[in-house]
Amino acid sequence: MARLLIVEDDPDTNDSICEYLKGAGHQVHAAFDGQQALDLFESFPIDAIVLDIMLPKLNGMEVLREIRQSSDVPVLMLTAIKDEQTQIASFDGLADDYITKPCSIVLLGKRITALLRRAGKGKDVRSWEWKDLAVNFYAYTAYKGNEPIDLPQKELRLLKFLIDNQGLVLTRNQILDELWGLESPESDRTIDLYISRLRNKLGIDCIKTIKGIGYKLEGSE
Amino acid sequence: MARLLIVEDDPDTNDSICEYLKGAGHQVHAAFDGQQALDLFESFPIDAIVLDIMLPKLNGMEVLREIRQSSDVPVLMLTAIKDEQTQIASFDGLADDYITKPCSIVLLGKRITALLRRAGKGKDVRSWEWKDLAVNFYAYTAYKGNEPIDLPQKELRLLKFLIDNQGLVLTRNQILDELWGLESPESDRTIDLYISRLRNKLGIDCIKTIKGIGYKLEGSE
DNA sequence: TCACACATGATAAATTGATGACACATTCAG
DNA sequence: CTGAATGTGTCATCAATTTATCATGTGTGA
Repeated sequence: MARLLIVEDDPDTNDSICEYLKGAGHQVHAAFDGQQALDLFESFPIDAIVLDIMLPKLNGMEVLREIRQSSDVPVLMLTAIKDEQTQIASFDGLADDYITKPCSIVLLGKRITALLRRAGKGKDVRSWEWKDLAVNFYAYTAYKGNEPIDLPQKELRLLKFLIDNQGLVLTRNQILDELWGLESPESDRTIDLYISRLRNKLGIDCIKTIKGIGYKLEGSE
Repeated sequence: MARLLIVEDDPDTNDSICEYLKGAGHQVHAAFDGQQALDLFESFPIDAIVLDIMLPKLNGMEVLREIRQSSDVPVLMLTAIKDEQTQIASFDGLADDYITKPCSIVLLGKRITALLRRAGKGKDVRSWEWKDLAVNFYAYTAYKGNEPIDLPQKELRLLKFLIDNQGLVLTRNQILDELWGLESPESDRTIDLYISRLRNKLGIDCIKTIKGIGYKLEGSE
């Protein structure tokens, strides 16, 4: 699931794109001119933009330029203009992809997915699996094989933090900040304790100690 | 600058792509069949791949699948196949982009740049590389080629320091200052020891002794 | 050519300090 | 009150680091 902004002046085209992407599980905002696109972008959190070039009020290139003043959000240009200079100008304006109409709506979806994946929007993992372990952050449940594991809040949050940063080393301080914020416990032992509890409950040794630094979750990359 | 792998069986096409990308400041490896692509990918650190589909030995889809077993490197499919199913299959196989030939070489460059920019986000800034050695301070890992090397903190920092100053001689005092600061150990032997451990673990003899002065990492001179 | 001094390499042993394990204290909800 | 979740303190263990010791190599002057 991602929050998408579709900018396209033709109502029919806009509508069918939106419907398809909603069906694919995304949350979709529709804009029909450049100014509206900027307004919507200001008002809602947006993960990626599909942007036509020929638009009323502000054209797509201007919208792109405006957005890039303040944001690195992924932008996919979708336009009837096949001219190479326009494509080059789009990429120079830091667009992420460029598709010419007419275009298969399925492929558009695939390209959006690829872009989101690369942009790291898939980073906020809602579920995670590794070997016979599975964690679901919607239901806040964890499974080892088919056995549910009982993980109290802190342990689950620690696990999620590790998963969100899998492969990267987290220092004790980072973990303290994330789980406790200001009201950190005194003792360094506390973190070791939670790590140790997680290791016991998970069974597999997927949490690695970096002595003198912190811990990291083995990447499943 | 990025390290690119171009996989394309037609020598002329391959060559002209490589030349153009070299001209754009990249470091380029060329592969002419699928197996060679995998071999090169194993042997060198690669930042992005341009991958044809119709290839001798292993076709592009198989190469993609193989690479995605172990790596999230950006992959741009470049092929004469216009068929939608193939495009969909590519994106489902976690390709990042798909271009059909013939294609403007300038646009190819632009798309590679866009992809690298997007993939570089959140990438490890604190990463040092020299030949087939790489040190990553986010993950606290070191790699020789694609093999991870287990390096404790001090050894990792020493390696980083050497890579940072490749080709320059570092005196024992400089190394002491960098790694220990004020709380330097008494014994001069300590440094020799770490150097010796690094040499063992790295395998290749890339650390040169300058008698009476210190050590240096062989430059590319 | 042959000692000799000196710098470095290699190895083992000692030391230090971080971590893992566990028992227990505290808090909080029902 | 009871039980679960969370936090603290202690101590044994183990790995990283350091020291100590001896072997090896290299250049110098007799």
